Amino acid sequence: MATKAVNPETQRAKLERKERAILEAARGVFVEHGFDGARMSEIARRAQIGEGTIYSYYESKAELMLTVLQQFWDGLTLEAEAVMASSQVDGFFERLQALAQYHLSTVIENADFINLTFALRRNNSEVSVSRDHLRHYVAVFDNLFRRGQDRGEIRQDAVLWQARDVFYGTLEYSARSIEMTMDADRTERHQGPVVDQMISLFRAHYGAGPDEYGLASPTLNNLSSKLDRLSEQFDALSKRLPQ
Amino acid sequence: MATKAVNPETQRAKLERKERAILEAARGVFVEHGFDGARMSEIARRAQIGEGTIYSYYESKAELMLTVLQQFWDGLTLEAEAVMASSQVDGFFERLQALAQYHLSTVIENADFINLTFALRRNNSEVSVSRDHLRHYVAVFDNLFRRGQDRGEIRQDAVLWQARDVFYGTLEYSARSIEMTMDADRTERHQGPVVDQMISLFRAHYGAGPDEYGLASPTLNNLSSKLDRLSEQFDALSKRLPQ
DNA sequence: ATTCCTTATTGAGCTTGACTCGAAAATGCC
DNA sequence: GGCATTTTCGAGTCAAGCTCAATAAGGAAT
Repeated sequence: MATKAVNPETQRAKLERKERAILEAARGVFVEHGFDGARMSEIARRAQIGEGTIYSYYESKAELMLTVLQQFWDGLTLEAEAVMASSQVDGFFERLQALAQYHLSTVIENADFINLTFALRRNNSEVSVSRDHLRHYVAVFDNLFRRGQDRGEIRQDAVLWQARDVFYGTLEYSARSIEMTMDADRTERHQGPVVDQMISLFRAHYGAGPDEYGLASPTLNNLSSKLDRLSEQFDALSKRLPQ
Repeated sequence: MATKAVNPETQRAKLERKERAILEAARGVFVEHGFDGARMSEIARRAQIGEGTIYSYYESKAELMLTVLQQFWDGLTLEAEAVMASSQVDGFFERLQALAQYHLSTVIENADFINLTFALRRNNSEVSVSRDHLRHYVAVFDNLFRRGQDRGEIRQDAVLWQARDVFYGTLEYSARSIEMTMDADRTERHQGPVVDQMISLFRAHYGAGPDEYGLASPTLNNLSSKLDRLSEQFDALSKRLPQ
């Protein structure tokens, strides 16, 4: 009876452990060799199971890759949320900078997975990372942006999805350019300037930015950033005061 | 002797015609089925040649795809240059809008090829679209931007590659979002607004305008709200100070 | 403990598709 | 026409994803 009560647990645990072993092996092999370069036999060998066993857990190589990708995006989301949670400062632009920094380095680091996420659906139209996983990831930005709007740090009439496109689009393209070192001019491209210009662009356009007629106002931007800094100083000061 | 003089011509022409037939067939099959889904046998059938013959023109399936991709990017470049040449107006922002419009619709139309361009290098590390082809394409933007700077239509201190990243990055990301219709909110996303906001963003951030005199109300409202918040912070702080 | 049933695992083989290669056809040259 | 070179071909090879019949393991009932 004791075994009867315990076994279902251990049995499930055993299956889960095996599934984790497969996923871990798959992740490694996919990272090392890419999708096409990855051999199911090697994944099986690393997971220390028979090759056929994989197919009782996953329909196909593509579905296995899909699961790895979804796990990957979920991990990214958690990390991004952690970055937001652990952010020392509270200002919108400082947090945005932290997010941009994290996203850019992540995208550069994991360019394979990023590309595969969008390339897979071409190869296998049935298999693609669910919209929900991607949406969950960009929700980190969305929440930050909405909060900035609520606090009046950015324009009320700013359109969320437009800002999102600029943010993630620019960072991804920059990442690709950096990784390609594709610049014709000799300009060295590092992560720092990319993030800096992203923030400055957001300050200009969504913060104390332009009017609807497209008149840029560096003067006002300067004023705005000075105010931001002042505000941070106040925050810092108030934290040091005794209750 | 007449044949001797003519044959080299017709012979080369014959080979070139065959090569074009292969490429045309390949393009069609790749577009219809993607890279992995494409069958060399079908390409051979459509080009009306033996399957082995393809391999006397191209090393491998990947190299064939690569050639198709390079042809594709060259075509894009020519079309983009044509759009610039035929543009009725001469202003920087009008031309930029035309380019953005063209690029966005092209990217949406040919999302497969765009993705494959960057996905291929993962699968086959030796084969990737040469940087030159991509650089040649983005040069259309680069030239436009530099010309705008020369004419004083945009800021002199604007950094070209930053602007390029924002332009192409945002448009590509928007294209993907549009094609995914991934927006959580019900917002319909069409091409028009995307291009419009792109232009407005460029006007604001890169436009060389008489900013000091064009104080827009949103800008002032934003500054005002920041001051309000600062004032609130000050009040809160002063209440906590020892009497 | 034995038996029986259900479920999990396995790897030899099937299938598919990219690619090779020896032969044959076409072309070039005299 | 006859020889040399080039081009074309498709049957055969090979590699890799996937299947499936056989086997093992796990658990319940007698």
